[in-house]
Amino acid sequence: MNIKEVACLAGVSPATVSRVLNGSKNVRKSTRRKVLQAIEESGYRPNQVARGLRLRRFQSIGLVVPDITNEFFATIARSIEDVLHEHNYNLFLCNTREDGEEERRYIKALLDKFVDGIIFVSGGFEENLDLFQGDIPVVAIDRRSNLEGVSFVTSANYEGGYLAAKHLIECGCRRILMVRDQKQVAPMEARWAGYVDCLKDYNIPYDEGLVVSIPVEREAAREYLLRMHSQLEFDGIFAATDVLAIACAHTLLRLGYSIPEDVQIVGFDNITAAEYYNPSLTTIAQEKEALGRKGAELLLERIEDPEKEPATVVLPVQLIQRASTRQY
Amino acid sequence: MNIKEVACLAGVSPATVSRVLNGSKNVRKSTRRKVLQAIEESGYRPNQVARGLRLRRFQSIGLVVPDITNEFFATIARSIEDVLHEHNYNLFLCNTREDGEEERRYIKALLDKFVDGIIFVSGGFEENLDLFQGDIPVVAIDRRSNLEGVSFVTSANYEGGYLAAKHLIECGCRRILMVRDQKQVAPMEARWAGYVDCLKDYNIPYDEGLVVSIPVEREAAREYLLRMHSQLEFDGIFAATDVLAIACAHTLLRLGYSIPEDVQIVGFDNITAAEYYNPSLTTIAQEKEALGRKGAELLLERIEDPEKEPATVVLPVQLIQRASTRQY
DNA sequence: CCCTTGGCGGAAATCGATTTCACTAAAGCA
DNA sequence: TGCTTTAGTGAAATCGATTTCCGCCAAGGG
Repeated sequence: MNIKEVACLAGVSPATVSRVLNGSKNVRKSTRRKVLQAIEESGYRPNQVARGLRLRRFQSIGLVVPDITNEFFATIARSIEDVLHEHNYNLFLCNTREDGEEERRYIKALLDKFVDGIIFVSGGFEENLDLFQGDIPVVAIDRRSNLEGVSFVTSANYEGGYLAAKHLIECGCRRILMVRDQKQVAPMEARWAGYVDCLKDYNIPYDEGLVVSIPVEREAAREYLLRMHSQLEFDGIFAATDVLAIACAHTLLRLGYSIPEDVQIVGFDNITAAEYYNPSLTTIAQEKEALGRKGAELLLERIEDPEKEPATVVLPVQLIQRASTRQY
Repeated sequence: MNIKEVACLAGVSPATVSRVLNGSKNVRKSTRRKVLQAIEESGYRPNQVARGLRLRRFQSIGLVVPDITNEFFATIARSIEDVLHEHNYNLFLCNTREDGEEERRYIKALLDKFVDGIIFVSGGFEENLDLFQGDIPVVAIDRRSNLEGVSFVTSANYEGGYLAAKHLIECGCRRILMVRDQKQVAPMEARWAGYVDCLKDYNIPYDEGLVVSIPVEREAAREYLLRMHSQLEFDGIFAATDVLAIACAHTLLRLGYSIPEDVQIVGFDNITAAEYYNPSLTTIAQEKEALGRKGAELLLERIEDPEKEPATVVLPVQLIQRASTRQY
């Protein structure tokens, strides 16, 4: 069933049907009624591909994430999808597996399909920036990009790092191991910087040997601690993500450490596993839902009004105190 | 840059460019070279929307899941996406939040956008079946549908339920609480049936009071156990998903139970949290990656060859023994 | 040498919706 | 009444790629 058949059924031209469909006011009431009835009767639904071709927008956006099975990214994806769905947009999911080449392929495919905008929650961004000639609005979430014309939503990572270190110090820690992502992406650097500055403020010497840079993978954390725990002297761990924190806790428990008696741990993100882990994990909570939601809103605003300036939004973080640190 | 401009550049007609693009053999080698060079120089990429309109397929499929933040669904989504990406398809993500109405809206939107196929990992399916007039291939993963013409991939849920109960019994349990989803979806019924039959085979009386049907939510499990644990007499729990298992374990530990000394627990799915939980969780592992991968492959096969009969695939499950049950 | 065959490639129709342009009829104004 | 607006509508162009149909030309057969 296409627009021409509906037009026939209603005894008008396709142009008029289109006008009714798109709410043009230059249609007589009686005509509109006829057309609406024809649509109703025929169950006609406009072909979005044809519409997309003509209008050069396809009511859909692309989401690029490194790993959808990571709860942090999945939560962002879900909240983005919520907003889009409310506005009748659809979402292309692109899971790059942190691979820059794949990311490139994905971006091209998205542009070929005329997405109306793209949301990045991903690294490897800089190298692929040439693909955008400012054609479409882009929003980066979590990881900053220094691109002109890209909106940006992130959490207060520096404050989070500071808060984590401060809490551990106030709980009595003096030698705090920081387990961080080896990638020098902005959020990671900021968390680390917050940690460093906090130590400084509390007159605790900064020991470079206590900063561990590894891939954000359970295995990497486990392997590292198994190898190094006896040579390191530490009474607290600030892990830059909850995934790392739980892997650390898991490994230490197996090694016979007690948490929080021997080692106190603070994570970052507040994934659900943090609450359900045993002992439950003290962590810095990001507003994950808000990250996605805000990102989607910024994108849609710029799609509807291309004149709109790109914005930067920084969302607050919050210390969630649980059983992996001592009450104080 | 469109096909006409490329044609100009190469000094041929758009038809010829199209022929080169689509590998038609009726093109002279020299002409082909000219065209390829023009494409190269101009950086031309075909507009997939226009192509989609003409060919009535859009090189993209829709994925309908209840909740992408659930690791089980996320893993399936990722493996589907992997396969699609290899075949140059894109994926529309539809997160229904288990809402049948939303599911309906999503299906319509997908059909309007001319997806080439749909993969369901979702309930609320039956009521929405009228939307498919056999237009496009559909694959259901995990939850069975009795639709004609729908391929189907699932795990051996009955065997899994049996295996879980058997393991608990062999570890000494005699009163096994089964915590299951209140929804009567097929995988859930099968796990329950396996549990029942196993009890029967071991001559353990089936006590209906030991089967708890609740929503698959952490809070529901917690709330139930807090309220009922003192009135129930049980030495083992078979939770129909790891999420429920962990919520149960968490609650029992808080209540002062020891695991596995007082209560042994077996979950289902083998999500990563199962391994990292403390105590680590014995569980029935599903081949999550394979579920998605196989589903995607079945779908693509039927897209490329619509004559192909829909297939049913049942993947094996496996007991993963960890610390929440006693070694035997 | 003429005719057939088939390779090659262009013109034009097509997919389905939107939109411009032009035209009619009715309404407003003098 | 006569002239100008303006509301309402349809015909046709358009978006960009594919494909059918057709014609041209060269090679091969009689």
